[in-house]
Amino acid sequence: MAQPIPLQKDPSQAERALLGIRDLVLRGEFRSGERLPELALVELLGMSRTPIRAALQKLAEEGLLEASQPTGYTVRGFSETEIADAIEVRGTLEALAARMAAERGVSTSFLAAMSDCLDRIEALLKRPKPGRDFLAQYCQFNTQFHELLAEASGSEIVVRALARAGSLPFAGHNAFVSVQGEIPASLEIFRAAQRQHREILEAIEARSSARVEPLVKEHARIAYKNLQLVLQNNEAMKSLPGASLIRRRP
Amino acid sequence: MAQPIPLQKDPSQAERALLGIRDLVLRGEFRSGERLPELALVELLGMSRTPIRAALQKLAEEGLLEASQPTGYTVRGFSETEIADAIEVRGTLEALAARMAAERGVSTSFLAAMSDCLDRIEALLKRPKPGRDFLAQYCQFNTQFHELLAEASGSEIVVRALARAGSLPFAGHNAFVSVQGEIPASLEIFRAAQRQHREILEAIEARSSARVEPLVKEHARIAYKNLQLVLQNNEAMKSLPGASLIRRRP
DNA sequence: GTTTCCAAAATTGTATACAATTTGTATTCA
DNA sequence: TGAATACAAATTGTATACAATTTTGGAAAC
Repeated sequence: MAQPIPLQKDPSQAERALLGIRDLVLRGEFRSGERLPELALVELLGMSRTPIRAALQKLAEEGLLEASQPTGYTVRGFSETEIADAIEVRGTLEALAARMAAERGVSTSFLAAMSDCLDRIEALLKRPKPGRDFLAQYCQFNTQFHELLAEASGSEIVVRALARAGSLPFAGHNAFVSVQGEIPASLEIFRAAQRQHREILEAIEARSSARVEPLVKEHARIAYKNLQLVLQNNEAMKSLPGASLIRRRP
Repeated sequence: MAQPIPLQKDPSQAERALLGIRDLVLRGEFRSGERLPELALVELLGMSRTPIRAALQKLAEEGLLEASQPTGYTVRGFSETEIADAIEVRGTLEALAARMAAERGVSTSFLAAMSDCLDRIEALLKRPKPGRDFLAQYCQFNTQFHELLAEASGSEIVVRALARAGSLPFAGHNAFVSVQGEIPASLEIFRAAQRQHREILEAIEARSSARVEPLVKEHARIAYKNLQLVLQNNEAMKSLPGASLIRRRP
């Protein structure tokens, strides 16, 4: 009998390197523009250079690092404009995915799965006292909905393009959710996002490609609004992973 | 004094591996779905495993290869639909770039550079007898125009996203240009594309973001038409690099 | 005080040995 | 015959040694 659950084996050194370096950078252990010497990472992570080199290459593809001339990698910094652009790219591709879903049609069972996901978010938002793990659960279901939306396109190519666009720091769906606890208006933002989720799903069910596209683009703009809220809130900035990578306006 | 020309040094083993493996795959030395054992590539390319592994990782990011479970890489195959989707993704991002260029505005000198590039394409198309290097030169200037268009967005993020979308096999601007020599209607296709180039540039100059977006999307569709022409033309298929990766309809 | 040059140190590029894992194959037992 | 198992081969993961390159620091020259 095969194991249906993809139970994860112990992670390889390469995976540990990927997570470890990303964590170091997002924690601000290296400033933006600073080099990441391989030997320093060998010391910090306790493994050989080989998996570290692989991870550096991946993180550069991801956009978190930058290949620096003539050799080596540096931490990349992001201006507010660049983050906005990254959100725009992600939103554009997500709108494409939604349009394709509406045009090509999505199976009833798949639509039901998407609806289930939204039901869970609603249940979460109806709870009178949001618990400590509220944000974590919201992120989980929000991610799931957006992954389903990408899959709904029926195109592996689009799924890949979206995954890459969303892997840039601050460009993903949950980019600024982690610090919403610090921000007063956050609950209302979640509710607005959830209303949009429902409208997007309805438009796909109705095969209304013309309607779903602007809906998704507008939904992506929430991330941009959150960016601005966070930038104005010092408490939020303190607890934002990767805050040190953001170059404030001169 | 700095060297203005980025004269290329002798390529590293890693670069040779990248080009070499891509060439092997595009030449059809490995069938789609087939594994690429590292040691086989060591034999074929005459270098150690280290640069080969780096190249494999890059080619997988690029989309030409696929990480296969539980380990290793295989050659990826592409259905006609997937190629069409890849073109759609590229066109969507190119339209975004053009819209941003129109909205944010582009310097006069930059617009002049784009116009110069189009002048050269026109000169090429006016020649009574297209020479042997006609296609090569067309590709060069066509690539230049599309790179300038991406840059015109003013966004490094968008440039990167576009570069990645265009790196997928058959998704780039020049995807099927190399075999246009085999196709009768090709000269008229080039002329139509050039007319669109001009209209796109005019729309950007006029800051007409609403107009430039559909223009660019329509322009990308030329690649899709070329795909269909090539698929119907056996001679063209024979000389198309990577033809072996295309899964014909069942 | 500034510049130029060279040696030392640091860093990355490459090859290769070894370990761990997966795959293939034969052999044994029911 | 068929399934299970054990062993061998192939393949990838990781560490590390060595080579090539780049950076650094400082002494000497101007």
